[in-house]
Amino acid sequence: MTPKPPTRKGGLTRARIVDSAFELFAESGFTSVSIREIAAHAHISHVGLLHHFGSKDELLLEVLRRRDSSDIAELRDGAHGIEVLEWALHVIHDNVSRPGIVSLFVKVSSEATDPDHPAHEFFANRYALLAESAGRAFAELFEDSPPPIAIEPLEAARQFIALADGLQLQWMLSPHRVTTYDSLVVFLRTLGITPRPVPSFPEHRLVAVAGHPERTPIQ
Amino acid sequence: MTPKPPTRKGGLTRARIVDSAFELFAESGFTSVSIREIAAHAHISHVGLLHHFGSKDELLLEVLRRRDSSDIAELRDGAHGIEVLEWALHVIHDNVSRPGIVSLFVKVSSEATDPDHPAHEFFANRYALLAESAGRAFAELFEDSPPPIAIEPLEAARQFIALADGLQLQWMLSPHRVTTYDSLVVFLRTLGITPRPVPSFPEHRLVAVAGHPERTPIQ
DNA sequence: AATAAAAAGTACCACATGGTAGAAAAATGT
DNA sequence: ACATTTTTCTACCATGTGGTACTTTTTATT
Repeated sequence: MTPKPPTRKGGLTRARIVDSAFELFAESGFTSVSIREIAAHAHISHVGLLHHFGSKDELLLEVLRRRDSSDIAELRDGAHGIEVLEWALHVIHDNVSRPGIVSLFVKVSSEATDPDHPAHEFFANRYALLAESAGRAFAELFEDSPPPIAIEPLEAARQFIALADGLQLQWMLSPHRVTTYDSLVVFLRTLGITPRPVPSFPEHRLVAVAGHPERTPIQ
Repeated sequence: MTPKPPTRKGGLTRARIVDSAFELFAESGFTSVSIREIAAHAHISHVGLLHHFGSKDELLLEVLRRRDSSDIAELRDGAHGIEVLEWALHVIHDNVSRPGIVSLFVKVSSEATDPDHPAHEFFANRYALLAESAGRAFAELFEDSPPPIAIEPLEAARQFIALADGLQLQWMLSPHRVTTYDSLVVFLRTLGITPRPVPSFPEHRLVAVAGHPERTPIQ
């Protein structure tokens, strides 16, 4: 099925292609980027690209899997209670210095709304997994200390995720006005949860963001 | 500048075009729909379309203005306090029977993240206006009865909007699992606000949704 | 060095894209 | 009835699209 098992040295080219695809998908979404652009960016011809990935769709899925799995893997390794939320906050906090990832997921997830979109199932599954994990986390936390106003754990989980998505959209539209991370912390406090603050790594600030010279990564 | 002032009878064709464009943009976003498709849907040639709207970009802006203004106009007419939030809930409640509108705004707003996108300013302004209005509403409400956990009105406003966006995205990905309206009511209760429930119009249920036969508008 | 496999390229294909030029048709005002 | 303006069309253009067929170059294995 997969045209290339990652043997030999070609795997290096594969990685270069995936990186390029990620960058361009993040800039302009899936539909409006051509495999030729991606190929050029990876210093290869567009059919050289198609040799490694049979189609544009396959390439997208590969990009999503690669970029998501490193983050989401920790979820499967049985994180509990507040750890899950703190992990999420950490990821979101770091996203400030990776607008590409935010852009990729914002743009492609909305395209993937269409049931025929190649990434539709990917995102449906992703949200299901996230909601489930966060839901269990809230359930645990609410047992120890119930929220000021009653709310179902799964409901809280969906709100938490929706909030993150919506804030990131607003942040991309006007980066200087929105602070996703801070907002999420406030939201959790409203539910009686006080997560440990994510340590601020200075190198996450003042990072020049490729392709977005006017976007300041400092929140 | 605008190639046609809405004089004479051609305004009828214009309307037909805008409707078609709306429908198709809602289905597949802006970038991946061609003016030829829109023109065909409006029973006109694609250059006939271009006679009324000088370019694809102009058409998009017209669609957005037309679809948003009817809803948002009430905002400008000085709505106060909880009225604003109840108006928002009403719109969102009705959106269940209009997946096209939700889809249009979800898809195009994420595309418009790109500063060069023809609708970038439109959405930036829209969110600014919404946040301001909702912010004033929360400010009023919090004066009468402060929220259980302290939160700035503008912060609450941004969260409210972000939540609505994020939930609608989730709803489009798996319609049967998410109930945007209910979630928002829960969120408001968390802030100590209890809006009057939106009356359920039976005709909003069981409406066949064009192009989404598997999507049930019943929440 | 020979060989098999993998990687990359050239040349193409059929089709879609937004937009322009210029003419024909229809509606409108007098 | 006539002249003018508005609407609509056909034909075309340069460019871009994802993908295929086939060939050449590179790489790794013996």
